[in-house]
Amino acid sequence: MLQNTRTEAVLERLPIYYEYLRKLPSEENVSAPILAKALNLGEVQVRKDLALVSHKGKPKTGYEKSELMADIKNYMGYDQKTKAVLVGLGKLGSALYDYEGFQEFGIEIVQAFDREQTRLTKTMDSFTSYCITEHIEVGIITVDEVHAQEVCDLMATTGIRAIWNFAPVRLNVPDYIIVQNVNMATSLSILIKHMRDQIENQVNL
Amino acid sequence: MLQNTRTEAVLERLPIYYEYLRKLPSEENVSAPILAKALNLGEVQVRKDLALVSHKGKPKTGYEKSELMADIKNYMGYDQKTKAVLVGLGKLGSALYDYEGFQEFGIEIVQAFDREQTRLTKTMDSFTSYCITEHIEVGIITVDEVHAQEVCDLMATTGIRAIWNFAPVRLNVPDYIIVQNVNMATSLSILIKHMRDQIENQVNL
DNA sequence: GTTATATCGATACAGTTATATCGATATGCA
DNA sequence: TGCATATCGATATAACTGTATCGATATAAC
Repeated sequence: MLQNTRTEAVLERLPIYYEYLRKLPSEENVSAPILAKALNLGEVQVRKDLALVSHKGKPKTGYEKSELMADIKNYMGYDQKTKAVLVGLGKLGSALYDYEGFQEFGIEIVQAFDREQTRLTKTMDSFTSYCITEHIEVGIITVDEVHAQEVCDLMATTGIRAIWNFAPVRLNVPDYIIVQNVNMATSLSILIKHMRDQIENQVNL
Repeated sequence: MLQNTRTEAVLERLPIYYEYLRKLPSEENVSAPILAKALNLGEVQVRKDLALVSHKGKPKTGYEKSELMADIKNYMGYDQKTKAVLVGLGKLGSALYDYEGFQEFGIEIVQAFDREQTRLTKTMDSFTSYCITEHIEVGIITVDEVHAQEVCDLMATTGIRAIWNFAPVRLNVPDYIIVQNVNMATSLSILIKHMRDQIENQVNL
């Protein structure tokens, strides 16, 4: 019974469990303690996370691997296909456009756009009509910071509901669109800050 | 007085304040409420975050922009130069290697390595000695998941203390090395999950 | 079949993070 | 010069997240 209340942090971990299970060679059952140990997480935390998506765990044996995977897949929506478009086919854009890892999660970047037309891209003229007729739900912005808001505004005129933004700008969007900002430089800088703190703590023992 | 206790989440926001301030055209003073409004954060939260790095805020006027930037810069260590090496010059690796945004945070990817030698890369033979003599502190892994652990092990034999890992594997590292995993596919899948939840909630009004 | 035990599911507690509130104070304005 | 007020800095509260504990139970071992 009892619907576990969902917390944001769980969403970050469910994909980790899923990826781990997917790559697990054996078909044996898995349990919360096993996952916890393998992924360096708390045993109770893993159990609670799994309880959110499945109630098929059995004492002593845990979960059946394929069943658990199916439950995570279902909860996270990996079985629902999602179409994304990408704007800005520079180095980073190309890397994402070619990346094959999205497929496993039901995601496909179906088309790239840029100012110049190439073998791979369409130009922005056709952007709006393409997104509408193809029912695109996700937009990926990999243009420079000067053009990001402009592209974002254009996306807002289509059916796009989520934007994955790699330009280092805070975008203004209507309420019904959600934005996830990714900033490579600041991410790395945070890692480095942690590193320096750790080094400092070691010195002050 | 009173040293504010630091929380993990602050480290994620300080770079956001910094970037915002850096791009702000005017040299006028900034206050916590102004930053909060501009970045869509809580006013108290911003104030507490800023209190961690600076005590130069004045009632009614807030902080002097350049002074606040300097304090964040100092706290986060952007003025300390950090050298990083990158292994795996595929699409993603190249994109990162060419990216100019790191500079602002004192970070430089000084050398790329790959199996094949090119104009841009060295081969792995010279990896260890290079890292040691150049005092490299940060390693970036952009090889495929099959080779990631191998590269990681090699990094552990040098002075590298932090690893930024883009391969979809959990790396085994000694305690003194910290790892930050970045997984493009799962990140996007989480955004999409949020999107679907939001859509669902709108339907169930 | 009986017993021992690993794991589940649930509840209670602790730690972390975000928000609300309030007095103190530096500035702008009458 | 004195008053009104925006913002700071601090404390208190609430929300979220993670960890510890315990009884219940399905399986394995005897």
